[in-house]
Amino acid sequence: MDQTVLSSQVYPYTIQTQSECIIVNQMDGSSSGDGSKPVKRRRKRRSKGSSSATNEDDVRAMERMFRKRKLTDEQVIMLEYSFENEHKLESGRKEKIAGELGLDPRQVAVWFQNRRARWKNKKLEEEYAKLKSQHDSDVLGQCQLESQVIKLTEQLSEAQNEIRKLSERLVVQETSTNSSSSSFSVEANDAPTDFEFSPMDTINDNIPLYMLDNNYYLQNMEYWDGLYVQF
DNA sequence: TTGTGTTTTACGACCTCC
DNA sequence: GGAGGTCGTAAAACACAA
Repeated sequence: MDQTVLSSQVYPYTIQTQSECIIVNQMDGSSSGDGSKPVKRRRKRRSKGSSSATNEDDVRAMERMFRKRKLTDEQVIMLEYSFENEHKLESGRKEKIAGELGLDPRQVAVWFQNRRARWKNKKLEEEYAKLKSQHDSDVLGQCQLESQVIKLTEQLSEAQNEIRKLSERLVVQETSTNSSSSSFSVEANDAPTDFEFSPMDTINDNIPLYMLDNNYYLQNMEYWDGLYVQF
């Protein structure tokens, strides 16, 4: 499409100087189709730093803004096609694309800048989604492991209770059958400390009693947590 | 129709590289 | 120092719900 045609036919256009932006709805300032006065809006642009605008700068800015318009679908399609091939433009390539599309090289450069920014944002969003998915998966795995730990802890507790009951039953049996004939006595929660038995002594003549590291052991049993526990 | 949110075009400021 | 990049933002254009 011809640049002149575009510039003169696409409305509204804007004229922008260093310090302000004037938006004109009709190029010649005449009234719009509904009979209302041409709308002119002035908006102050934010000023950054200590830039001092010259008249030349203003003129160039006005010239650029004079051409401000939305690109046509065909132009956007061609620019997208170029962007697929290369995200950054060589100077010559920029001029070529601008010539082919009837655009200012500056417009092509700006379009590529903005397109790169959009592409970068999209990449970031994709990366975020990927990381979030991974994180959610990790959290789920952690929950499963924690519930497994709880289940195993309960099983361990039940097993310990079972062991305690069995050992208590055994101790009661031993004490009831041997209470009058032996000086050996065993009580739960009371570690034996002063036994006189020598190794290989027995309880009731059939349960061997061993001594190791100043601890007394029944066969396959160990004094543990105040009780004799069978292993 | 209008208010509101999103996208697009363009810019200024600043940074990096040659 | 200039060319060309990113970043943040303005403002028009657009989409859409109420």
